[in-house]
Order: sequence, then structure tokens, then C-alpha cells
Amino acid sequence: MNVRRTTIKDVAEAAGVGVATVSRVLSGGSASPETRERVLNAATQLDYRPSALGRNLRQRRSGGIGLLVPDITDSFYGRLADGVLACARSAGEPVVLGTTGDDAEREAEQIGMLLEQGVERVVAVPAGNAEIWEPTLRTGLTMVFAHRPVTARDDVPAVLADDRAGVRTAVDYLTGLGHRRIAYLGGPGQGQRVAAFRQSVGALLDEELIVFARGSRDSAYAAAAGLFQHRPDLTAVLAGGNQLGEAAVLAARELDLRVPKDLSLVMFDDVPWAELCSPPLTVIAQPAQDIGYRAAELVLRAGARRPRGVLLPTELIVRGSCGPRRTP
Amino acid sequence: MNVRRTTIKDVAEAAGVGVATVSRVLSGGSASPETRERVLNAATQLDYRPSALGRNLRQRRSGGIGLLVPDITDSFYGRLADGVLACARSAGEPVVLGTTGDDAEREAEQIGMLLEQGVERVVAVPAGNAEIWEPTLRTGLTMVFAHRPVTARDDVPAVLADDRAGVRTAVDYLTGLGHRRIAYLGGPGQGQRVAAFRQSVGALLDEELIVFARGSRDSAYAAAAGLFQHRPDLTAVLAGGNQLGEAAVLAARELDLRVPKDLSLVMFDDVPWAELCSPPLTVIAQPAQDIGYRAAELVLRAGARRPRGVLLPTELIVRGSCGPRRTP
DNA sequence: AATCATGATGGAATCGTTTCCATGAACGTG
DNA sequence: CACGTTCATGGAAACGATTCCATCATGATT
Repeated sequence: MNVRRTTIKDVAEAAGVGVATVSRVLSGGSASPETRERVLNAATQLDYRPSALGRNLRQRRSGGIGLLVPDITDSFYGRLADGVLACARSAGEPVVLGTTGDDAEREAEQIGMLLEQGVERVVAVPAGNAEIWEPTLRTGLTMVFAHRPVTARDDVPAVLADDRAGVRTAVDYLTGLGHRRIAYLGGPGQGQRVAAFRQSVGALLDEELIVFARGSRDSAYAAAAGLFQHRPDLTAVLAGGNQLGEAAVLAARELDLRVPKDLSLVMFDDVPWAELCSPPLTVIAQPAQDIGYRAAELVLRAGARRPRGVLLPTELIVRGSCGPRRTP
Repeated sequence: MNVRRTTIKDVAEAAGVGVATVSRVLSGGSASPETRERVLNAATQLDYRPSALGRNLRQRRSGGIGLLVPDITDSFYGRLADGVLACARSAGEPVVLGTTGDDAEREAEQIGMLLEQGVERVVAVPAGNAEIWEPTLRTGLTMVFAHRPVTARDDVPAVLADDRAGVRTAVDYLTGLGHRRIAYLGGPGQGQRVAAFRQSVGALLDEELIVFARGSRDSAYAAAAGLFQHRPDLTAVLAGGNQLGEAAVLAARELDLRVPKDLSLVMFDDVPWAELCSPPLTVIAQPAQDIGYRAAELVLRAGARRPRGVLLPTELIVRGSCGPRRTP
């Protein structure tokens, strides 16, 4: 039961060389062909697997990459995580996952844990703002932000969907259908999108039509229902995420607002069920998996890492949840 | 930039004690009150955070817990992962996530990586069967299976939803509605459910009505469409997961089968969109998050870990996707 | 008063790797 | 032929914690 695992020392002994040589051979250093072969043979013979523990300690860093998302339950973050995992797997790196619940404090706690583990490369969907990140960025870890930027930190690369274009396209689409009172139903950390929304609606801007929910489903529902009840004059809604879209559909149904007859709805993020919904939802698709993959790529290629950021395209997918403005 | 992190040695020096004493104090060993205070002061003063790297090497294991799921994109596994994360967080342990794609080979590869990382406690939704797990279980790591058992390994605890009862309830419900030709649309690793299905339908059993998809969405759709076309006489379907349910809805829609008029549908796993679907889907709810949490609990409490397994209840939630048998 | 048990304490070993450095052989060049 | 350069190689020193073990002081028991 207490079988000691085979160490580099065993391999060295079996191959009749020093441990340094074994290490060199296994990590691609220089060695004579014959020695190399002897070592490799001995290694396979003994089924040697180098322990990451020893290496990590010596190099003062654990290989893996850290991933921080607000909520792994959310389809969008699920796909983003999948992208990170795919990239990490092809690089042979483990991924340490943590959730922040979009809470800056919890985020800091998770970062602390990652540092303690020696994780030095982190992909994060940032919850906090610039000041919050200040201290952790000074610890010297390699960060890449995904999905959202941290304003005023353009020295940290960010992989983003082109929210601005997405919002504008959606708003143009809705105004083109005749809508004048368009609401934005937002979640945490959507400063960019809201700015784009304000800009896109231009003269139609009505601050009361911009509402925010906190992270949870309940909060999203409350925000949507509150909005619909408080402003029955609105005719279109742009929901800033799939949970918010879900809440909007439910709230509309509850208040007997027919979609799209009474209310047009566009949702950020294309999820499989958008097509199953009744009516099928018009969405702004985001390449969630790509975002994750690209972010992981960036964080792994820490060296000459110049790109300040990557902007991936969004796409408006028209289904059935938008119609011409209801004529009163 | 090259700020050496503060080590236990620094703390020892600052407190005027030996490193052994610092270690003892910090890990709750015996020490005199005054020494304890001096050490604690010095530690907070220097903002000391013990490096997991050193500890891991000495103890020959990395703290964290490994989590292996088929597909983090799937809502069910997302919630399961969330449960594991919640438990791990409260225990202060990091979680290393890997996906297997329901592929035994990839699963083995992930296990290998975890072992290399020194991860000794793993929660997994097993993809492979008993023989596949044989060697990895001999490596001495602490395993807990979640969501699915590995047959013939009752020495490894498993946290499961009560599939048997769930299937039976669903089948009883459908037969109660008059259905006689009931299909099962399954995914990988659903041996238990299929067995329960066979048993529940009893004399109505028709092997042709049991079909399987591989993991992907496409495969699920193909299986569903094939089933519906090949056997237009069936009147009810039990889908063994949310992706399969989704595929069934899509395929039915494509083939102009009206739900529930032409086809009754029960889906395993309650997902948020089940309610948004048209018609809202009748589902067998599974406590995915609980499964994850309980599994993590079990794997963390490695000592006197007696329970062979945990069986959590499922619940039939009746919505609108089932109706009386279509009269020809 | 002598002995023993108890508990606090620090030095040193240990975990498994990488990497620095010294050694020696082989080789090419003046 | 002598000398410098290059290369393969192995011993040993890190890395930062935990933990064994010996030491010493203190108080209790005979």
C-alpha cells in the first residue's frame, strides 16, 4: 500500500547517470544521444512521472493557470471556462477554478488563494474596479481579463466581445422597427455596454429605462418586473445577459405582456434554449468559448505579450422576439 | 520588482524563535501563549502567507481537490461544479477542474495530470467503467464518484440522484396518461437509468425504443430525430438529460410533432429554461448542486469515511409537455 | 533531595525537482 | 604540441514548508 513513487533519483540510478542529467534530458536540455536514450528507456521502464510538487517548489511557481468567473452555473461562463480548459489542456497545464459571485471581496480572497498555491497566471472576469486590482497586479502575476475590462488598466490585456458594436446593432435594429422607448436591463460590471447603449439610443435616452440587477436570478427577475411595472410605456428591452433575458421573459409573461406584440426583446448571449423559447429569442451572440480560449492563450504566452487586448465580433441573430412598435 | 516573498524563516527571525515553532503555532500545534502571540504578531506584521508549494512537497500531496466532469458547458455539470466549489471554498481548498468529454481515455489523461500535480482527492463523474478505473484506484487516491456509479466498485463512495425512483415516477406518470409506447433517449453512462427504465415499463418494453446518443448536441439531435422518424408510433419520450431534452424538442418541432398533443416529453434535469420552453417542460429535477457539495464533503472527510454512498431524491415537476395518449 | 513526567523549543533532516558550478574529455586551431 | 573552447556530466545547493528528535526547564511525585 505504501508504495513510494519512483523519483528522478531512481531513474538516474537505473540509467547509471546523475540526477542532473535525467532532469536535463527530460526537459529538453543538452545530452548525448546515447545518454538520452538510456535515460528515456529507464524512465519508461520505471513508469516515471515527474512530480510537479518538487518542480513547483524549485521554480517557486505552480504551473497551472487560475480561472476566476462570477458564476460557473451561467451558460456564458460555462462556455468561457470550456475555452480556457481547451487551451490549457493542449498546453498540458492544469486549471484552478474559482467563482467570485461578482463580489470584489470574494474575488480578492480567491486571488489570495491562487497566490498561496503559487499560481502565477490568471484569467479573470473582473468583478472589482481599478483600485481593487491595484494591489494584486503589483504582486507580479500574469493577468488577462476576459469578457470585461478593468477601466484604466490598459496595461493588462483583455479579451472582449465587441459589446459596443453589439449594442449598437441591437439598438439600430429596434429603432428600425419603430421603437422609441428602449430599456436596458443590465447586470454587474456592464459599464461598457451601458455607455454604448447611451450613445446608441442618442436622443431617445431615458435614464429611467436603464436598470441594474445584481448577480442572482431573483434580483434579475425583480429588476425586470419592476421595470415593466414602473414604465408600461416601454416597448423594447435589451437584456444584458442570458439570466437577465430569462428574467425578462418570465416577468413579461407574468405581467401578461406578449412578446413580441407588446414588448420586443433582444438578449445578450446566444444560448441553446433561445431557440426553444416561445417566441424564439433574438439575441446578440458572443463567442464565449473563443474568449476563454484566447484569454488562456494570452496568459500562457507571457513573454513578448504585446497585444493590449483582443476584440471579438458579436452577431445579431434575429429570431422571433422583436416586432414593430405596438401602436397604442 | 524582484521582491522575495516572506518565508517562515523571516517570521521566525522577526519573532526571535525557531522555524519549527512558527510552523507549530501556525498549524495549531502546542506553544506557550506568549510565544504564540509573538509569532502571530510577527506574521501579521510581515504579512506572511505560507507557501503551499513548500508544504505540498513536504507532505507529498497538494491540498486541492480535483473535479472531473464530462462537459462544463452542460448546465447540470455547471451546477454540480458549483456545489463542489462551494464546499471546497468553505474548507479553504482550491479546485482543479478538468473535462473528460465522457471519454475514458481523456479521463485517464486528466487523472494522470492530477496525480502529477499531487492532487490526491478527486470528485469525478466517471466516464469509463470498472476496469478502466482499476489502475487509478490502486494509486491510493481518495475518490468519490458523483452522478454515476462505477459498477462493481462499491468500495468507492458515490453520490447519486435517485435515478431509479425518478425513472419509475416518470414512467408511471406517462403510463397513467395512457401511454404504451414510451421511448428512452439516453446519453453515455446511463446504465442505471436504462435498467430502471426497463424494469419500470415492464411488459411494455420495446428495445427498439431505447436509443443512445454520444455526448454532443449533434449526436443528441440525430438520435432524437432518428427515433421519431423510425418509430412514428411512439407517443412518449423520456429524455435522459437536458441536452437530450433540448434535442427532443427541436427534433419534434422539425418533424411537426406537437408537444404534448402528438408526443409527451419528460426530461431529466430541471433547467431554468424548461419553464420558458413552449410548452413548459415536465421534468425530473435532480439536486445537481447538492450532489457536488456532498461529494466534495465526502472526499474531504477522508478519514473515517464509511458511507458507501449517498442517494439524493429526485422530484417530478409537472409542467405542460405531457398529455393523454393521442388517440389514433 | 533525587527522579520522573511533561511541555516548550530549536536544529536539522526531509520532500523531488531544477540549476549552478566544477570537472574532465574531446576537439580544433595557432 | 600546447592551449583555448565547447560540450556532456554529476555533485551539491537551493526552494519553503513540516516534522523528527534531542535538549532543557519546570513542576510533581516518591
